[in-house]
Formats: sequence, C-alpha cells, structure tokens
Amino acid sequence: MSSRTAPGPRERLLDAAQKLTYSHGVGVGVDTLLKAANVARRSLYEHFDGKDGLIAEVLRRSTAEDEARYEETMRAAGDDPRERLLAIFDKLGEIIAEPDFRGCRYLAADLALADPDHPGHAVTRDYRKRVHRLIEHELVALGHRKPARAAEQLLLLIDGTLAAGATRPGTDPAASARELAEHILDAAG
Amino acid sequence: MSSRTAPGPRERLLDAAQKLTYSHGVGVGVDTLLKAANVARRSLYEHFDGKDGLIAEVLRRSTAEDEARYEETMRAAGDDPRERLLAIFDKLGEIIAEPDFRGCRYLAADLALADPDHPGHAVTRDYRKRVHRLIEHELVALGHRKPARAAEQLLLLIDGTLAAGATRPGTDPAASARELAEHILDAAG
DNA sequence: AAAGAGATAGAACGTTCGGTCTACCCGGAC
DNA sequence: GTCCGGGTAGACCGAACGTTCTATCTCTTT
Repeated sequence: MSSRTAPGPRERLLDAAQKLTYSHGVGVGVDTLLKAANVARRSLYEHFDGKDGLIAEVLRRSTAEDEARYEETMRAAGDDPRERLLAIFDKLGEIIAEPDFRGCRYLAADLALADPDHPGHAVTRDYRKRVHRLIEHELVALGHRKPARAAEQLLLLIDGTLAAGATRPGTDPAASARELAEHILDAAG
Repeated sequence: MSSRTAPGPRERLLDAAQKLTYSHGVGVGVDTLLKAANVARRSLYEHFDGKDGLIAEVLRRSTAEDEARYEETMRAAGDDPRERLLAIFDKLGEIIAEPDFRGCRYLAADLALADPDHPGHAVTRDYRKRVHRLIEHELVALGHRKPARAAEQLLLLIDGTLAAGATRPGTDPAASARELAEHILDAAG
C-alpha cells in the first residue's frame, strides 16, 4: 500500500517494455521482455492481454510522461509564451544529446506497426493532438495572427528535429530549429 | 541483350522488395517477397546472399532513384538556385499526397534495423550525405552567407515534412516547410 | 489453519522466421 | 546430341515468434 512497495510484475513489465521497445523497436520478442522484467509469461497475458496490449499501454504511459515533460519545460520557462515555446527546442537539444537517443518513439512505432488497426496507432494519434493543442494554446496566448498555421510549423520543426537528431550525427538540429522557430514567433504581429 | 527483355529474377525480386519493404516495412518475411516476385527461394541467396543483402540493395537502388529525382526536380525548376531549392518542397507536397505515401523509407529503415552494423545503415548515411551536398551546392551558388547552416535547416525541414506527412493527415506540411524555407533563403545576404 | 488470489516456472502449441538443401527443368554453347 | 549454368519447386532445418496450458509456490485474508 505504501509508495515504497517493490514494483509488481505489471510495473516491471511496463518498465522493461518501455526501455526495450525504444532501444530495439516494437519488434522485440516477448521472451526478451519477460526475461528483462523477471516476470512470468502468464502475467503478460493476465495484465495486458498479449503483446499488442502491452505495447499500447507502453505508448500510453510514454505519451503521458512526454506530455508532462512538455508542460514542465514550459512551466520552467516562465510566463512569456514566446520563451515557453522556445524552451521546447532547448529541451529537444538535451534529449537528442542523450547517449541512447534513438529518435521519436511514436514515429518509429507508427512506421513499424504495419497493421493500421493496431491499438498503438490510436495512442500516438491522440498524443499528437494533445501536443498540438498545447502549442496552439501558447500561440493564442502570444497573440499570434495565425496560430493554427504557426502551430503546424512548430510541430514540423519538432518532428524534423527528432528525425535529424536520430540520423544526422554531428549536427545540432535543435539549434537550427530554434532559429526557425524564432522567426515563426516574430511574425506574431 | 535487348532492353525489351523480360526482367529476370533479380530485377523482379528487387522490384517486389522495393515495393513491399516500403509498404510493410523491412520486417516483411522472405516468403512474402519471393511469392510477390514469383522467384525461387534459391535465387534470393544466389543474387543477394540473403535478406540483409537484398534490403541493402533495395536501399541502394532507392537512394539512386531519389537522388535522381532531386536533381530532376531542380533541373526542371530552372537556373535560379532559390527556385531550384523551393521546388524541392513543391515536389515533396506531391509525394506526400500520393495515396500510398508512408513516410521516409530511409528513416523507417534506420529505425527498424536495430542492428547498427546492418549494411543498410551505410547506404542511408551515404544518401543523406549526397543530398546534403546537393543542397549545400545550391546555397553556395545562391551566395548564401551561411550555406552550411542553411543546408542543415533545409534538411531539417525536409525531414520534418516527410515525418509530418506520414503522421499528420489533413495538414499540408510541405506548404508550411516551403514558407520557412523561403525565409532561410531570404537571409542569403 | 485453511483458503484463495496472484505470481512463478516452464512445457508445449502451431506458425513463421531466415537459410540450406536436393531434385528437376529448360535453353543456349559446344 | 550432350552438357551445363541458371532458374524453379519445394522439402527441410533450427530457431524464434506469440500464445495457451498445467503445476507449484507464496503471500494475504479470514
């Protein structure tokens, strides 16, 4: 009951799957996941009703964490919407610099899950909508003349930063994107 | 000997693999590829020494085609480097609009091939270098003050356009990117 | 002490994976 | 005609896949 309890099989499995589906892709075998989590085979099917359910739940958890990270990043940047939005790109720079960065988890999942009916797709779609809302809200607060268009452009910069961060070592895509983002925000009117 | 000869097993297999590794990801099974190409199992190993070799060759072929498409797009845009570069984003708009567009093949491959030693990675790395060179060359011809930085930014816009095109239906990332690209080029000095 | 829920270990299922192998077939060169 | 290289067809291999199953163990609750 206390918050200091050792994590149960469900949590261990989620933790391991979150780590491994990122580093090795959603194609990792269930044996690998079970072994890494030290969890019985059966628990996977009790808690998540199979691998697809586990993947969907991992994505749900990740999106919640990442959305919270967006909010925390903006919160730490103060009250000015402009600073709050630019802080996102500084944060992206940190994320990309992490040694085990492997690109955007959600894009990778969408590209890897060939079945368009896989429950994971709905999760990533929702996540993108929430981030979109988050950013558009700031643009409205900033008084931007075209918040919808500007939001699309900022999201494109984020996508591009994560893609370039994964595939163009030695470059600093976050800095490049930030510069372009400044221009978008300066056109606020 | 004539150019009108029916394509041999090697070509059929490459054609099928090029199509299927894009629509279904590089995780497609060998059986699926052989069936689609109407090719004997053995021919795969004779010509490509296994699935990995086939994938690498498919990527090589695709990069050659895509690089040629960049050059053709710029050639068709005339002599002005600015127009030639902006034409890329118009072309991207067309590509994204195609009904079977599924994102950037090379990013998908890099994300899906967990093994960093897979021969496919070298191919995509080379391709990105060549496109980088192509774009930087135009920026130099344009007389841009910071061709290296501007090239990185344009590449980031391309990556972002392809990513957003695959994951944000209903938006027009190519148009968003083009607008930002114009700003980059206007800062040419 | 007894019971029951939840976890564990692990065998086993059928399928698919990538890869190897044998056997046959066909067309052009000798 | 004979040979032979390149192709096809398909059986087969061990391994891994996701899934289901039984059996045992270990807590917590009563």
